[in-house]
Amino acid sequence: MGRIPCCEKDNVKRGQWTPEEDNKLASYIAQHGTRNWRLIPKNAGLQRCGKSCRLRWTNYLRPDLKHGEFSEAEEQTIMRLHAVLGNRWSIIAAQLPGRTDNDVKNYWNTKLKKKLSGMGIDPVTHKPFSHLMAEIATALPPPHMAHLAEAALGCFKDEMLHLLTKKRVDFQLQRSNAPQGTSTSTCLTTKSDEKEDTVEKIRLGLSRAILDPDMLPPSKPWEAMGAPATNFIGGCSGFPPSASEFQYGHSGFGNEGDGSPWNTSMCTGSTCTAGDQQGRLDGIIEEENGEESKGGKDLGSGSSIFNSDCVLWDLPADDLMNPIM
DNA sequence: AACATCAACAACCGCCCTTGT
DNA sequence: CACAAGGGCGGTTGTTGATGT
Repeated sequence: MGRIPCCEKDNVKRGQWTPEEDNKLASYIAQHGTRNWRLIPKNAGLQRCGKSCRLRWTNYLRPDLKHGEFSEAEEQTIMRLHAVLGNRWSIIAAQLPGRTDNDVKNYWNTKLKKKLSGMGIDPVTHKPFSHLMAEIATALPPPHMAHLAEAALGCFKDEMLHLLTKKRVDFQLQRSNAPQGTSTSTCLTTKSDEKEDTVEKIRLGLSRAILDPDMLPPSKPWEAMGAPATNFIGGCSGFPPSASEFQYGHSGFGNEGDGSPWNTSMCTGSTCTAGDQQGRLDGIIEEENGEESKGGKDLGSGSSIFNSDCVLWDLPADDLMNPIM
């Protein structure tokens, strides 16, 4: 037995709300409250689904909502909490007075994700791309590694493509450096060709990273790191750092004692306080960081792929690190 | 000027959890 | 305890205005 729909789909209006509808809904709710969403459209004289009314109210009409730009502080909070919580938008939004989960989600998808990618950070794991690649490169023996790398590449290909195409980098594929058997298509004529070629170059860079032992960390510092959410939230000296705070210096990522945001000291869950408004967040964050703290080895020393001496994908590391926006 | 592409955001969909009976 | 209904949530899609070619 299936659930009955929340409303008759045939008789309800969909799409953008008109000011008249907004007025009807707002004034009805002002008088009667939000007790039964199924009855509200009927009683308010709206040809809308109750659920649609609820969303309109909670995401737009509620008087306590903010509608303007997100502030720097709000942005920081979102990034910091997302590193710990992932896509739990409602919990993140609860820490931002006047913002809805939909607001936060949209802001994340349209701005923050790209911003992080532009900084060379995977927005899903909040790890630098270099770490992900280094992990891939050393995780398995070569035959398997190549396949895994291919698969993993797909996960952040879009972000990298965005980054690379925005930069309009003139990729000069260096045949001499290309591993044998790697495609070396060169002429970029159409946009789709260009995109394909960019993918190819990312693939090539990845292969290079795998094949060149000098590019790889001496050991597997991430071994024993459990959950994928190995992030650098823990340090709490204010993660994530603002663009200006990011110090992707010439020593490369996370050399011990440097200012990199993902060195050991910042990955310890024990001292983590995600801001002042903790409440229920404390438990969640502790939960999320617990495993990390146990295996909190230094990621930092693990990545030489992106340091300035290394030119991956024919791009200087500094270029990749500079935020686009 | 016309068209294509991108970015932002509102709205919808379907799943799942909670609550009331 | 079982079930129906309400509501919350995250993912996805559609629309629209801005920008680029």
